[in-house]
Amino acid sequence: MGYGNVSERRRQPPQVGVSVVILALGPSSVAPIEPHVNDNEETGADTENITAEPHGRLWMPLVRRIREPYLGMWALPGGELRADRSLEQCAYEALESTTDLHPRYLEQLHTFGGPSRSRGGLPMVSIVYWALVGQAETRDFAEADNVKWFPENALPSLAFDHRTIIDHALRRLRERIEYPDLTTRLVGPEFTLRQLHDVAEAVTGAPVDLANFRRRMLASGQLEETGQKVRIGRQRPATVYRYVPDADSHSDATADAVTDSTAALLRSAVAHDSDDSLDAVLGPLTTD
Amino acid sequence: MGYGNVSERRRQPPQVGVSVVILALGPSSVAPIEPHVNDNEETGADTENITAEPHGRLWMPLVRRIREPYLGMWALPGGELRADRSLEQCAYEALESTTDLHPRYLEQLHTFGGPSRSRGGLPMVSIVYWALVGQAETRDFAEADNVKWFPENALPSLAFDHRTIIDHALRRLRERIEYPDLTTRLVGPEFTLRQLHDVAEAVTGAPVDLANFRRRMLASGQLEETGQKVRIGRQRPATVYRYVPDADSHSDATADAVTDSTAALLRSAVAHDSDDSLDAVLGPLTTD
DNA sequence: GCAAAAGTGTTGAGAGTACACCCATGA
DNA sequence: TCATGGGTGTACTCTCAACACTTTTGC
Repeated sequence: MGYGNVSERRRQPPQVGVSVVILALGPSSVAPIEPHVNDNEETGADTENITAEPHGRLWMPLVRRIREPYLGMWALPGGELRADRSLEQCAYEALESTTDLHPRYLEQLHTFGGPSRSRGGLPMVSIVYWALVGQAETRDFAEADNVKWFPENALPSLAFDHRTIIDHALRRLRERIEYPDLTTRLVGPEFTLRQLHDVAEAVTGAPVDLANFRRRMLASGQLEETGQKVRIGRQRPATVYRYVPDADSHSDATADAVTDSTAALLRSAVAHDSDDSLDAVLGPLTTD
Repeated sequence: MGYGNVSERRRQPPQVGVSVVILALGPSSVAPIEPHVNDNEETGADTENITAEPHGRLWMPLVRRIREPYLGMWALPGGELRADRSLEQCAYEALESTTDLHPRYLEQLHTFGGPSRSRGGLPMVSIVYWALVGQAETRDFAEADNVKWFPENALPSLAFDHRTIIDHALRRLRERIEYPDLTTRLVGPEFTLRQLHDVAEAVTGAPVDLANFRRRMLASGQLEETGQKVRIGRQRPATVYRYVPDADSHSDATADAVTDSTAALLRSAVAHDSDDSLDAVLGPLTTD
């Protein structure tokens, strides 16, 4: 796609792309309770029925390649690196192009590069982000033209080394799912403890003791009661919580992560974010 | 420096550089015990006197910029991204150009980029690695032409946002210093528990209970007695250990890290590393 | 013996786990 | 009153920090 005459220059600058691993709970998971959550405090303790199908799975959207190499194969959503965007903004836009959802979490995962795929003659570097988005409605998972959602356990064969990258992201997610930080990003802004618990089990794929999970979450001090109750099945209504990050939570993961407040900033495309940790930049420097 | 006519193309590909934060213990730290460690098993339990000055600090080499912008200021060592090199190899070469030491640890830290420094008109992306090298001899810390070592607590003002990057790397190191993995990289291949302990204190800057530290290290199962003893002061000789990584240690940190075995590979410049995790690559992909 | 460093033992607090148990609710 | 999920109590283990203590060495 036209980067000038390649053979003209001995050391052609590598092309840089941004890719995103977008993760969400699949349609067979717990349903979000957003429908009845709104700002009016009309009934301090109202309850409402919703349905739930526990034990969902992680799904992710992939895009079909419309160019060589790997034409027709599935690949991670991505885009070019724009000069007037931060890396995060580029990742955000790649995410937007494949899903209508907004990421609740967006963090740089790793940068991949090297000579082993000089296929086109140009070296390639891909800066990969991973994102968590709220659970999509079932209809969102239906096939679109060139975008399709796949469950984590039934991925098609992927272009490039994207399978390796996805495994990388899944491993990262499972490492960090212990804390309410990430778990809450996969459900709606308000949730019951059982929903969180089901998310944790869906992500790890292993059973998690519910009682202890409850205590761990509550002990984190990052959950706050909304005052509402919700009835999932036909039984006793459950307390609804929301996630309240505490100030000093920046374990490198959250340092770079998109918080709810910065997400809005990111949406404005040409925003010039002043947050050091989000958009630190530097120049190249050679000693010779 | 000549990437063609910039105004010719609307979307100029960004330039990519590789920078390295190189960390080592300073000259005032414990001395390495390498001098008397060799392969001959002539004396199963010989001891030897060496000197030590505890409570060292972390030092790092910086290079003086010889170009605008920031001409004359200090900056992280770095280099351009070569098409025929993996990212790690590029980082390795940047490291070699500033120190004669070989990294015991080399891991990708973060990729920085964004519009806020479009100074030259070209957007810049820097893939930053951080490295731990064995303790250098005191003479290595003397000033060279354009390379100088600085203690972590007395850094000069730095070009670009390199100060932010260094803080990033230091934070990462302090997070992970709990485990023998990283601690052992900062000392020689063989060491006493007290040396490890002093390293831990130097890195964290806080006192660490020696007795508990000993137990934790030994409990890791990654330390192995060499059978030798060494006398640091004039007191009771201490057992010498070496680091033996266990097979299943890959907590993402070590997955990408340079192990002793791969370090040799890296040294051969044109080596085509086949390790997936070391040199995973992918192409750019746009849905439009 | 004394000082200094190597190395060990002991105790208690806190976190995490397994699992039994009670409570609220609709059928 | 029963089934089901919400929510609590409890006892056991494990880890880890604190710190007292013993051992080995040169002087």
